[in-house]
Amino acid sequence: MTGQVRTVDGRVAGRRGQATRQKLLECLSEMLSSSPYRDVKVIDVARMAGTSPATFYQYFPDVEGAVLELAEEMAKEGATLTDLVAGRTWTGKPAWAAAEDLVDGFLSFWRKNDAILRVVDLGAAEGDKRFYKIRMKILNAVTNSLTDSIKELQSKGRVDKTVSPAAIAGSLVAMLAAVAAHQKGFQSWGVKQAELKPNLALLVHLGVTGKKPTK
Amino acid sequence: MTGQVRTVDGRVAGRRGQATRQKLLECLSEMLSSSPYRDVKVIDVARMAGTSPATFYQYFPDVEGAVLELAEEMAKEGATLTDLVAGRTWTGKPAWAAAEDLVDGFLSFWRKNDAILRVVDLGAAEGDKRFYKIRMKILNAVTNSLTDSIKELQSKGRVDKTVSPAAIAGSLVAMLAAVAAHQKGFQSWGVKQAELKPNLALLVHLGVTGKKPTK
DNA sequence: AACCTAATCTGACGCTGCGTCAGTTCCTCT
DNA sequence: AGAGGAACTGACGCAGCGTCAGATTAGGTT
Repeated sequence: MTGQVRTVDGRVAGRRGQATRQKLLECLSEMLSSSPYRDVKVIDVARMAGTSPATFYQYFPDVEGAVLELAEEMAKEGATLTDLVAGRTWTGKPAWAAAEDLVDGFLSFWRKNDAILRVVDLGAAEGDKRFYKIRMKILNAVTNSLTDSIKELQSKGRVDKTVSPAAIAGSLVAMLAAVAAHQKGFQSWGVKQAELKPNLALLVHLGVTGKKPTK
Repeated sequence: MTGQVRTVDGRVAGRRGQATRQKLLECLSEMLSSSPYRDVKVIDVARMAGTSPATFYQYFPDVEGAVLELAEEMAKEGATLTDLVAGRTWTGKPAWAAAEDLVDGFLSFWRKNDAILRVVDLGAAEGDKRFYKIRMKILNAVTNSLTDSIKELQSKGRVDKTVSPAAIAGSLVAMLAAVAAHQKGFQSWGVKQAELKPNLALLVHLGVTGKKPTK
């Protein structure tokens, strides 16, 4: 399915090649964590990986291309976010637990991948379809599942007919992503990590069910 | 208050200087709208402004410095966002109107300034205090006002004691900012601009008051 | 009008990073 | 061991960076 890893000039990469490629990606990731995206240079990544710039270009067209690769990797791993919402019950006490777990999983996923995610966010906001698609891939699992849950509640008459499940779900997920991206910001605002979570869960619960949670 | 505009080497800029400086900022803004932040070069901005790179460096230390200037300008204008929330009533029908107006104002402000805002967002997420401060400046007016409203409802017993007004307000504002930044994204998701607004308003209302709106 | 001075602009330079290519080194298989 | 493909890199021409010394301009003065 994945198709073999190929060099820029189309050759199939072998064991050694894969290794350097991977090392380059790791170094890029580290670089992204420590310096502004605008300042990440091919030459720095290559130096950090103990190789030459020319080698970098053997595996990636440019920094952006490598970032996309990194993002793709992350998106695959991000598929596990589905577990946070799949098959959850959105009524009564289980709903509160579902909201809490969703928030928790989301925030920690974001914290773990914040460097790449903010680049993906930027790319998507700038209208780059490739980044946009990746962002979708990550958020879609959660959004779709939430959308379905809301639709179901709606069909049972527990949620107002006028709301658009997709809009609500999308907005809630966007909220989670935004708060996650600026977690540090909240802290210096006087909001502690610990009190952030339950309040986010509350908002999620309110959004999905339209009601206050029973804890 | 503002202190005169100064060149990089500390001289006070006169009429002509101000004009070119302004023109450079305009061209930068246009550039930011049309190409990825990473690809915006001093030389391009200078060319577009019909001047030389050296002139650019007379007024700004680098691209980032100029972007900060642009952002500062925008933040000043963004102070008008306060009007969207100041002195609003968050009970009954007026609450729904307040939520609607807030969403509406927020989205259009963001749409108007999307290019600079996404760079500010990036800078803030990367931990750059200067960008972070500007982001704060814009969001604070709204957040603080919302926080106060929630506190007030809380003191009247209309909102649960356990919620943290600051956390809720901050999250809601983050949501608005995030949705605004990815407005186009929502459309290709199958959510129309027109149905996005009332649903966002609903979420804001739910978050602030804890109750469904009476329209 | 001719002149002066401070403000403003720019050509030119050395430097760093980009992206490519031809040639070298390394590995693997026979 | 040696053939051949995989992997790496030195070197190059080009583009953008940031600086400086010197040219140009505006606008006031005599």
